Amino acid sequence: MSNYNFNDIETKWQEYWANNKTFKANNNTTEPNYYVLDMFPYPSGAGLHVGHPLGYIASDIYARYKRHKGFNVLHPQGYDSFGLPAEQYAIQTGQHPAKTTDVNIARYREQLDKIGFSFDWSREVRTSNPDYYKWTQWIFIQLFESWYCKTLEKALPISELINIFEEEGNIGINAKCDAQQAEFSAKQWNDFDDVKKQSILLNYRLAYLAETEVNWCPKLGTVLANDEIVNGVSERGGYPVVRKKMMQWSMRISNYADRLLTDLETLDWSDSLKDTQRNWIGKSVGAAIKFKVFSNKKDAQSNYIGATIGVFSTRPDTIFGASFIALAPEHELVQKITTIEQRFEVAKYIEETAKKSERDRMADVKNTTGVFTGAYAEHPFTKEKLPIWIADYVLVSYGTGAVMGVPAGDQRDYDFAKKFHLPIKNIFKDVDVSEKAYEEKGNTIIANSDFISEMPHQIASEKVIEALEKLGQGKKKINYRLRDAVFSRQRYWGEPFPVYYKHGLPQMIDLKYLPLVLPKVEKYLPTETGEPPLGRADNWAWDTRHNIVVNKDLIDDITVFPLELNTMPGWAGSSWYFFRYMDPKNTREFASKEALEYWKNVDLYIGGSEHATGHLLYSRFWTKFLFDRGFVPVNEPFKKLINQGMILGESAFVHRIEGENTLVSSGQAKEYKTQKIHADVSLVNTQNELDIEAFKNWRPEFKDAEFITEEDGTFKVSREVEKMSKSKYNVVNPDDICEQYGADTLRMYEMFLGPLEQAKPWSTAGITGVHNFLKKLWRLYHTGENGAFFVNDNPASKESLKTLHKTIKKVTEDIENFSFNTSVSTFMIAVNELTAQKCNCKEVLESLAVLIAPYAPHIAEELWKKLGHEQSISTVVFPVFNNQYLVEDSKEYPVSFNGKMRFKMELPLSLTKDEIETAVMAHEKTQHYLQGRIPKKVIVVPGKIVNIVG
RNA sequence: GCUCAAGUGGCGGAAUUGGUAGACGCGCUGGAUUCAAAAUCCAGUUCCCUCGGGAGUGUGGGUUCGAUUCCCACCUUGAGUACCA
Repeated sequence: MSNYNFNDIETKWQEYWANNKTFKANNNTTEPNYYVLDMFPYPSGAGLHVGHPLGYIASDIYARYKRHKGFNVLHPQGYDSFGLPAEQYAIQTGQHPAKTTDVNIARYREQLDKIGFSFDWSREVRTSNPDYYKWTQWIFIQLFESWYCKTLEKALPISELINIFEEEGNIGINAKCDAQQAEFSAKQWNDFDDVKKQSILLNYRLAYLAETEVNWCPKLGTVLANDEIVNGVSERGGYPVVRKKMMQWSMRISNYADRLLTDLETLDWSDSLKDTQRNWIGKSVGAAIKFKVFSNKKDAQSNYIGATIGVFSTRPDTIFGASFIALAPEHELVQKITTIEQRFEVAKYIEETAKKSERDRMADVKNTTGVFTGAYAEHPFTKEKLPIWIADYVLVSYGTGAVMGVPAGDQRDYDFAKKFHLPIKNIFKDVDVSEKAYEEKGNTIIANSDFISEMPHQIASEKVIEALEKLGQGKKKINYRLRDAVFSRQRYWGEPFPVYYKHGLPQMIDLKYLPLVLPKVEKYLPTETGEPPLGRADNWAWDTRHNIVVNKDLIDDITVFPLELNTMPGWAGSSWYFFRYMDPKNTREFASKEALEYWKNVDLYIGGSEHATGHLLYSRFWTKFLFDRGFVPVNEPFKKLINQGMILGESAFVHRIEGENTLVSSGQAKEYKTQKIHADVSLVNTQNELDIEAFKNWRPEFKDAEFITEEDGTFKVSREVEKMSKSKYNVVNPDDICEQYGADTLRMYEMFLGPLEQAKPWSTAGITGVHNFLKKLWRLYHTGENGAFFVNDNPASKESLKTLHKTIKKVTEDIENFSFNTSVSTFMIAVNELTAQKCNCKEVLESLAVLIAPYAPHIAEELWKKLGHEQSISTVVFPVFNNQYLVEDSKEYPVSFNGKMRFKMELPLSLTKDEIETAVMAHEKTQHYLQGRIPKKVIVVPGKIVNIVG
C-alpha cells in the first residue's frame, strides 16, 4: 500500500538536495551557462505570504528546466537586509537591527526551504553583512574617483581629468558637470590651492557632495529619492514630504540619461516596463532660448539690465506667439530683475508659495496664480517687450525654471494669459484659439509668424533654431526629466560612507582599511542637535596615522578627522548584488575577473514591476559605470526581465447593521443598511461560511452580537479582492498550504492561477484540482496490487507515445514562453489520457517524470527513484520531442495557405508528399480560397502544415 | 490629462503567422460506492429555444471566403505618471 504521502516525500528530498549540494553552481565548466535571478527579498518581520514565492517558483521552474537542458545554472538567493522597518523596530524596542534582521532571515529561510527551491545557498549574500558592504563602499569610492566625459560618453578616472587640468585647464573639457563651473586655464589651475582644486573636482565627480534641494520627510527624519515618494507623501508610512536645502551626497545618474534610454532597445523586457523607464527619464527635444531683460517697455539699450533669462521650449516654432515670460518663484534671477515698484508684491507672492508644500501645490493645480515683476524680456526676432511674470505653475527643477508663455499653444499659458489679461496671439493656420489652446502638433501650419509663416511646425522649429543660433540667442537642446539621485540618508541601518572630512572636504578611506563597519549607538534616533543617528556614536572618527576608527574626542583636524554621519540609501546594496553572487566569498575583489567573464550578465531576472524606476534603473546605472571603468564586462545587468503579477488576497467581510451590534449574513445584507468589517480569512471556509464562535473569540467586541443567518442556518461573508496584507486579514501563509497539500501542489497551483505577468487573486478553493492531479499522477505509477509501485518494460503503445510527445512538445514550448499556467493543464490531460490507456510502460513514465520535475520536483524525484535510478532527476536530460509519433497516428492535417489560411482536413494515413499535395489541391476549402488562381508551390511539412505559395 | 495593459461562461482562465470559441481546473447538477459522511470514480454543465435550430469573446463599424485574433471609433477596468514648458 502506497499513498501519495507528500509531507514525507518533500522533507526527504529537501534534505537530500541540501546534503548533496545538488544545485551548487560551478564557476568553471565547458557546458553553456545560464544565470537565473530573483529579486532578493527584504526580510520583513511578517514573513512570507503565498504571493511572495510566485516569481521564485517561476524562476525555479526555468532554472530546473535549463539544468535538464544541460546548462550550468546559477540560481542564487540572498537578502536585501538593510532597510527602514528593522530600524523603526529598533527605535521602538532598542533591539539592534542586526538582531531583528537575523531572526527575520532565519524565518524566511525556513519558509523558502519548504517550497523546494533549487537555490545555490552556498552563494547567499546579505547587503548588511560587512563582507558584502565593504564592496558597496568600494564602488562608492570608484564613483567618487570618476568623472564623465561627454565626448567619449563614458566614465573615466578623475586622475585623467586632473592631468588635463594641469596641461590645458578645463576649457576644452566636454564634461557633464555642474553648469556653474567657471572656465580656468592650466596656469590658473596650477595656482589654485588644494581646497579650491578639491571643490572644483567635486563638480565633476560622479559621486559628489553638494547643497541640494531635497525631499525631506520630517516624520521619518530623512531625505527621500524621487522614486520613494508616492502622491507627495513618503512611500513608506505615507508621511508628508517638504523641500529643503541640505548638504548631501548625490549620484550623477543624469549623465547616463541618454545611454539608459537608448540601451533599453537592446533589452528583452516588456514594453510597458521600458515605457515606464522612458517616461521616467523623460527626454524632450527642443530649444534653449535666451531673452534679454529690460527694466521697462521702452526700446532703448540703456534699459537693458545686463541679464538674460534662458528658457527651454519643445515648441520653438511657436515663438511668435509668445506674449509673456514666466519664472518659477525660486528662480535665481527673481531678485535681480524685479523693479522697485513691484518688490513688495513679488516678495509677498514668493512667501505665499514657499509656504505651500509639494502636496498642496499638486492639489492646487487648477488655481492659476502669479505676479508681475515689472521687468520685460525682448523677443529675439520682433524686439517686442514681453512682460516677465512669476508663476508657480513653472517648476524650478525642470528645464531652466523659466518658460516663454505661448497662450495659443499651451493650455497652462492660455489659462495664465486669460487670468491676467495678457494677449493671446493666434499663430496657427485655420485653427480657432478663442476657447482654448491648440496643443496638437500633427500637420499644423504656422501663421502670423514672420519668416516661418505657412511652414509645417517641424520645419518651422528647425528654421527658428537656425535663426536663433545666428543671433547667438539660442540653440537646439535636449532636456531630461531624470535628475541626479540623492545618496545620503539620515539613518542608522545602512552602509556607512567610507568618508572622513579634512577641513570640510571629503576624503576617501583606502580599500585596504575597508569595510568601515557601522558603529554601536545606544539609540537609533537623530541626535538632539539634528544630526543623523551616527552622531550618537562615540567611536566615530578616523585616525589617518593608524587608519583605524577612534573615539571622536580625539579629533584634532591634524591626524584625526570626523567621519561622515549619513548612511547610504537602500538601493546602494541592491544595485550590484547580482555580480556578487558570481563570486560571493571573494575578499580581494567584489568578484573575480574570471567569474565576471564566465557569467557575464543575468540571463533571466524575475521580479515585481514596482522597481521599474528605482532598483532597475540604479542597477543599470551602476553596471554601466562599472563597465566604463573596466570592472565588469557587460554594459547592461539584466538581459531578459519578467515582471510577475501580484497575487491578491480575497478579503472576507461581515456585514454589520449600522448603529447596532447585529451582524447579518451576506445573503440577507441587502435588507439592511450595513457597513463591512474585515474578517480573518482563516475563519471562513471555501463555501464562504463564517465560523461564528471563532469570529467571536477573534473579535471580542462581538461576543454578545446577534447574528442573522441564512435560512439554512449558515452565516456567510462577502468577498472582495484586495492586496494581500496583514491589515486586511486576508493573508494566506505558504507554510499552511505546504502542510495541507504539499509544496508540489503549492508550486503547481501558483502557476495554474493564471499568466505569470498578470495580477490575480488567490483562492484556496481551487487548489484541490491541482492536488488531485498529483494524486492521479502518483496512482499512474502505482497500479500494482494494493496500490504498489508497478511499471513494465513492454514497448510503449502508439497511443501513449502520442500522448507523451504531444506533452513534450507543449511543455517545452510553454516553458520557453513562460506560459507555466497552460503546461499544468497539459500535464492534467496527459495523466488522464495515460490513465485511461492503462499505460504502465516504464519508458513513457520515465519521460513523464522528467517533464514534470521542474514543476513538482519532490514527487518527480520520488518516482524517479522508484523507477530504479540512483542519481537525482535534476541531472537527467529533458525529453526531446519527436514529430513522428504525432504524424504516424494522425489523420488530421492542419493546412496553412501562404501564412493566411489554416484549417484541418481529414487525410488517410501514410500518404506520400505528392499525394498530400494533390489532396490539398482538391480540397473544397482550398478551391474556395484559390478561386481559380494557380499556386506556384505547395510546401509540405510532415504532419503539421501545408503551405501554398503563389 | 498623458502613457501602457486588459475586457471571453457562475469563477480562474485556454485558444493568434486569422481557420471547429470556451481547453484545463473550481463550482454546480445527476449517478456509482457508503449505514452515513469524507474521499474516489462516471456523466452533464456558454446562453436562448417551439428541440429544428438560433445567438454568442465590452459596444459600434471596417478588412476577409472566414475575426476572440488585424484596422478605426467609443465604453469600462487596472497600472504608471503628472503643472515636464
